Amino acid sequence: MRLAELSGRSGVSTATIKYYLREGLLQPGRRVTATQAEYGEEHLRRLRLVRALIQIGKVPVAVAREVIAAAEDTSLSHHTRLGAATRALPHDPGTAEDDEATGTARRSVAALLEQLGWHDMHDEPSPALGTLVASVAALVRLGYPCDTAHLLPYGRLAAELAVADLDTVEEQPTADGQIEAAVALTVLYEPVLLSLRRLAHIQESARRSGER
Amino acid sequence: MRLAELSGRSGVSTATIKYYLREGLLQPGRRVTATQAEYGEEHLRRLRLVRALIQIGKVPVAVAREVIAAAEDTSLSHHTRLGAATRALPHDPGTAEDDEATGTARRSVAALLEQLGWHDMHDEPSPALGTLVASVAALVRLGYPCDTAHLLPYGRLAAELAVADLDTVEEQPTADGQIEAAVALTVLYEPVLLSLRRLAHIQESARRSGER
DNA sequence: CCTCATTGGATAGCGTCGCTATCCATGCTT
DNA sequence: AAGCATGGATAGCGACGCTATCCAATGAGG
Repeated sequence: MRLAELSGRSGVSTATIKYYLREGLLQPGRRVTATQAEYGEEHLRRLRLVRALIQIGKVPVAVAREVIAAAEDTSLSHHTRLGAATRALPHDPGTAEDDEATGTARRSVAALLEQLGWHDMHDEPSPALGTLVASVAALVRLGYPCDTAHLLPYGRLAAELAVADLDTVEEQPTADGQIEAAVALTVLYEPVLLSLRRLAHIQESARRSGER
Repeated sequence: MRLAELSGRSGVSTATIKYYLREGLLQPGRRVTATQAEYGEEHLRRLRLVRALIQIGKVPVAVAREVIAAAEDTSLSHHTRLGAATRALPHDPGTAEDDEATGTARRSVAALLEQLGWHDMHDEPSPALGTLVASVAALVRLGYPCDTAHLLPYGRLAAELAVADLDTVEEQPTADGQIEAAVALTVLYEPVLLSLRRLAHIQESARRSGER
């Protein structure tokens, strides 16, 4: 398969594919002459994954590169590789303010993790923790209730989701497939979850409005 | 309060506040002379909300303007206003492909809504529905299981979240407060939810890895 | 009253990001 | 032999979220 065919079958323009190659999101094709390269099914698959991460998952190109690199690093154990791949994902910490609200947020989150029984967050801490604290701090700053009691249902539901997600990952037969699935499902189910929540808001709001 | 004080108390530079004023995200201050304006506590509050939406919620400036406008349109009923404000929120539909995967996705989503008993989505359809279909289509295209059975737990959890969210909104005493709370909580709990899900993944992955 | 820094308003520019368009020598195809 | 596609390199574009500069009017200090 040459560039043009790869483009046709993926729906991605050749110019963009070249860009992805330049950025290291895609392995170069097998060079068959000095000026031509051959691409295989695995290139097509990776290209589709990259596209989905970037377009649906809104993952920045630079981050996608790191994720892909981590997913391919076969020097790590399966579990480590899985963690490395997902830890590389977005979740920018935002501006690191450190005001009163941030302190409150940090305490609420710590208590939450305690109550959920999530202890082993402390070695190799995930950037997700920073995002969580920053978001809670923003809510606190606006005066909205965001204490452990309010967060707990969210935490419990997240735990339920994680079980379902990892079940899906383990459906994949190969180790490489599981890594890729972990990345893809982590990222691509996010818009699914958020959309469903918004639809549920509309639904529940309509229900309450009709009830009265 | 003058611009400089508004800036100091919010932590937002005067240049950025002027930008927000220009963009209509913030009401102009009460003009006290030809060249000076006075800002009040409500300006400070709105500024903080806008900042949180943009920085934490990653809401584009143009969208934030629409949301604010909808939230302020007192010509609508409470329920309609609430819907209008949240419907204006991001959730870009992405590129509107219409291939085989999109068809499959559409069917899965329709069946899901049916099983959840969410019927009244069809008048005034939310953009969230488009995002949902596009995301499911991307998963299908990659060959991941994303049928109604896999989506259902997500839908049920979203419904639970919606109940908790609307309970929190109804804690607000005033109608205006409820609208603002709906917008703020819809947007600002999104990073909370996603962070918790990622932490839960790590937790559950560690649990399963240790079990063996 | 005079000075002078500050205010708000307008305009233009910057830095990042994700592409996209153009150019070019090579060499496959017919 | 002719012509066009390929892949590699480089430069540019359009959107976005600010940021820097300029300016006349003015309020505050001496």
